[in-house]
Amino acid sequence: MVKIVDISLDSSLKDTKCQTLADDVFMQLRTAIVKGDIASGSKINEPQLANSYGISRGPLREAIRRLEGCKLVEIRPNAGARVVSLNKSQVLEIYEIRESLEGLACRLAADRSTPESCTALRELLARQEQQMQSASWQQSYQHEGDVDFHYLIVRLSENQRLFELLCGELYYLLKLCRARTSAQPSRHERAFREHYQIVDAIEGKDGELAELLMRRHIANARSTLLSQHQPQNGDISQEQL
Amino acid sequence: MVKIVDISLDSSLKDTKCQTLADDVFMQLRTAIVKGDIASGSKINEPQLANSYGISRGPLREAIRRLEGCKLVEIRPNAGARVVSLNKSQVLEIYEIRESLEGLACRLAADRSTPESCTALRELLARQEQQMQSASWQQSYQHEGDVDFHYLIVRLSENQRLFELLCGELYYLLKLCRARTSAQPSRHERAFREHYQIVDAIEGKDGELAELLMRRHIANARSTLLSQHQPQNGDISQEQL
DNA sequence: TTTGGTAAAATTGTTGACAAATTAAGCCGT
DNA sequence: ACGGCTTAATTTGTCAACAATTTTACCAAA
Repeated sequence: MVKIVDISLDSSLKDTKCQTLADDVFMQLRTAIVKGDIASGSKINEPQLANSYGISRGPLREAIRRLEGCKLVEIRPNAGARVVSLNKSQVLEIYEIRESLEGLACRLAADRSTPESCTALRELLARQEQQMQSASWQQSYQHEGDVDFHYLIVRLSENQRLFELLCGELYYLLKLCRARTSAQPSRHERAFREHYQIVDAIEGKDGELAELLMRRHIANARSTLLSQHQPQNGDISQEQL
Repeated sequence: MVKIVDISLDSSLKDTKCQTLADDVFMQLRTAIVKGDIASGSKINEPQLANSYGISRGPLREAIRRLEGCKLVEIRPNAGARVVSLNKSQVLEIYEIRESLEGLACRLAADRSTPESCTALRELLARQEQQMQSASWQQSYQHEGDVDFHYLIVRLSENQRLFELLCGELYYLLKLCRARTSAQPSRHERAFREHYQIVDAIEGKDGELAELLMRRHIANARSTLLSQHQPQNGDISQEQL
């Protein structure tokens, strides 16, 4: 697999120092949640988890409070924390927000585009195309490529708070959803074409068009996700109410 | 002062149960921060604060972690937490996000408007006008009215996550800014006219127009805020870096 | 069998004490 | 007097034990 230098933007999020146990276990738990290793709606048992990670309950509770800040768990007083379980309408709400914010990010990225940033985008597209042409491309890779594309756009917006909001909070929620629902392979080629159009608009410094295309791109993704019914999660979210 | 029934939407945020010390002190600290009782950029001393609130450091640390989730404090490992201090460009970033999200909220509110919601909006406008006509209207009241208007719009969008994002996170950051910078009185009449136009668009179920007007309304507020230089905060934020 | 209450177990909330790291103070040499 | 080092004090991070609440298990009565 081709590894382009620092287009993978995870570094800016992953290098949160593991100096403190609370932050360390926070990241481990976040990974476990978005990967689906901890089921949606499942209760978080403090003594059990603390024992599992070999730490005390103090740092663990702080980690859980940080997860609550990312909206990945819900805490009820004297009843503990549960991993969030999103039903279809809640995912729709997130997509509405995402459509608006990534449209903004895309417009800003277009307004502030430079030859260097466009080169980085083109390289990412090339990498994406290469993945699609390879016979044994797995869905996870495609998803990673898609995520990287959106990460890069948001970073090129040069709005730090927007970056934190999308890449530090909303994207983890979407990862959580994606880990539960199966991807629709037919959408990949279409998504690639849309990415290509978006980069063209950014390179042309056409902010309005870039925003429009990104919004439509996300609206398309939402429609695809909406058309397929997710059997397992909708019910679980009802149970916990 | 006239008190209309439950147009004040704070209840949905304030009634977070004070059953646990951590949540209680979290809300107290949040109020103290946004009101300016704790200075921007100032360090948070755990033993001192814990003693001040008469609690132990455990719950206090959890409260601080929740404040970090709201982006009201910044925590650095082994160095403690500091109240955020936003310079002008950071406030601008927030306004960009706000313009996008409240535009979305306004469009949704228009699409889903009912006679009842429009009545509530009209009552709020009447209250606002009454405040403006009264001779001794103070800036704080006007700000409260303005905040209530935006709260109501966001709630009428019926997007729960959007509500939490704006009213549970971003608005507190803006309150923090407003507490530091002096309001510009000349803008109030203009803001009221803009509110009126927005309600008209919502009542007419014209989502596109409502979104446009709200975006312009916030862009105007941003321009006003941008034109006045804030003397004290810009430097403080430099110090802490 | 079901229902209700009671007691036991488990879990969450809270506390104070200890360890590690950072910051401040003091000292010495130049 | 100034800079750098050592040491002391403060502060943060972590832990284990205690208190309070909730959940579960159990038994008796209808």
